[in-house]
Amino acid sequence: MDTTQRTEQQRSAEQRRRELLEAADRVVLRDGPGASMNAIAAEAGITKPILYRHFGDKGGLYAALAKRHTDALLDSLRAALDAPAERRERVEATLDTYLAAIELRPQVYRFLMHPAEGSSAGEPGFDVGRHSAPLLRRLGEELAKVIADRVDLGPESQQLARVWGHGIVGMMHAAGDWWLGERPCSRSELVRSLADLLWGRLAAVADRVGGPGF
Amino acid sequence: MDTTQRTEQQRSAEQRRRELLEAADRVVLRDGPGASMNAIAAEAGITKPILYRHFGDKGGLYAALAKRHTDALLDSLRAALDAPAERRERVEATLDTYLAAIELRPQVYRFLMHPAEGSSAGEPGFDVGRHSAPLLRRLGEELAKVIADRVDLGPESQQLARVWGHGIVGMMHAAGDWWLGERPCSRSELVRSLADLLWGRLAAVADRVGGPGF
DNA sequence: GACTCGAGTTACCGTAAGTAACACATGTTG
DNA sequence: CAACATGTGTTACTTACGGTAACTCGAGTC
Repeated sequence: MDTTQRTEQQRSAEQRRRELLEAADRVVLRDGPGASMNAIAAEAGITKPILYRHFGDKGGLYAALAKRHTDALLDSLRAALDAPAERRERVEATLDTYLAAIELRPQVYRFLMHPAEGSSAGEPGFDVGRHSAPLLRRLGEELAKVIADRVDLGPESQQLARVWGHGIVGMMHAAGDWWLGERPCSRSELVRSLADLLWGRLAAVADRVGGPGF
Repeated sequence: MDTTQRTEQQRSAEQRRRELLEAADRVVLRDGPGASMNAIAAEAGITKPILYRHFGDKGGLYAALAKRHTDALLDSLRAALDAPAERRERVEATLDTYLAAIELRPQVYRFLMHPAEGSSAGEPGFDVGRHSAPLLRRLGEELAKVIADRVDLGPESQQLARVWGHGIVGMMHAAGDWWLGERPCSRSELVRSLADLLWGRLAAVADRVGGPGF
C-alpha cells in the first residue's frame, strides 16, 4: 500500500460519494422526500447496500444531502450579511437572499424543511425532525455571531445576540414558509414588511380604536 | 332506532374516541412520537383496526391529538393576547404564556413540533411535516387577526398584519425551541430580549466598530 | 328464534429500512 | 504462478410498520 495508491483510492471513494449524493439529489427532487433507498440506488445505477456502506443509514444520507444545500445557502447569506452597507440594507439583502433561494428552488427547500410532505400517501419518508432543526440552528448561530460582532449590545451581548439570531431566523423561516405556500405578495413587499417589523414599527404604530393608551 | 338510543350510541362513540385519544396521548408521551399504531392500540386495550375505524389513518389520529393540544394552547394565548393592557405588556404576556406552556410540557411540545425525534433509531415515526405546520399557521393567522384588529396599519393592513403574525410566531417558535434545548437564560430574560427585538432595539443600537454610518 | 348492526379480532398484504452472505475483479506477495 | 487480501457489487433475506379484508361475537329488535 504505497501512498499514491491509497490516495487514489480515497479520491475515487470521495468522488463516488459525490456521485451518489448527486443521484440522491436528483431522486429526492423528482420523487419528493419519500424517495426510497432503493430508488436512489437505482438512480445511481447501483443497489442498496452500497448506499449503506457509504452513508450508514438513511439519516446519514439525508444529513450529507442537507449539509450540501445548507452550506451553499449559508455562503449566500454570509455574503449578504457581511456586505459593507447600512444595517437596514444588510438586513433586507439577507432576507431577500434567503427568500430568493427558497423561491428559486422550492423543492430543495421543502426537502430540507418539510421532508415528509412530498409523498402522496402517508409513506414513511425521511425523519426530518432530527435534521431540519440543525439547519435553522446553524443559521441562528451564524446570525448571532454576526450580530454580536457588528453591533454593540452592552453586557450580556453574547446572549442577547443569540436570542435575536434565533428569533430573526425563525421569523424569516416562518414568514418565508407561509409566503411560499400562499404567495400573498411580492418578495420585495415581504422583505420590506419584515424589515419594518424588525425596525420596531409594531411598537410605533397607533392603536386602531381609542387612544394609544388603551 | 328512537332518538334516545341514537344519542346514547353517539355519546358512547365520542366517549370511546376520547378514551382512545387519551391512550394515544399516554403512549406518545411515553414512547415518543415514534409510537406505533399497535402500541397505541395495545395501550387502549384494543387492536389496530379500531383505531383506523375511528381516525382513518395515522395522520388522522395525529391530527386529532394535535388539535387537542393546539386548541388548549390557543386558548391560553388568546387570553394573554386579548387582555386589556398596554401593547408591550400584552406582547410580553403572550410570549411568556407560550414559553411557559412549552416549558411545562416539553414532551407535548416536542411531539407537536418535532415528532420524529423521540425514537432512538431512524424509525418511521409520524410524518410531522404535514401537521406541525398547521399549528404554526393557525397561531400565525390568529395573531394576524388580533394585530389587524387592534392596530392601525393603514392600507394593506390585512397583508402587513399577516406577514407580521406569521413572522412573530416564527420568531417565538424558533427562539423557544432553541431556548428549550439549551436553557441559556431565564424565561423572563428571554421574553424581555424578544420583546426588545420587536420593539426595534436592533435598529436603535449602535454599531460596534466605527460610527453608526458604517 | 331469525336478523341486523356495531364493536372487536385474527390473519394477511405491500412496502421500505437495514443486513448477511455470497461473487468478482484486481493487485500484492510467497 | 498460485494463494490471498481488498474494495465493489449483487441477491436474497429479515424485521417492522401502516393499512385492510374477512370473520366472530354479543346485544338489542321484530
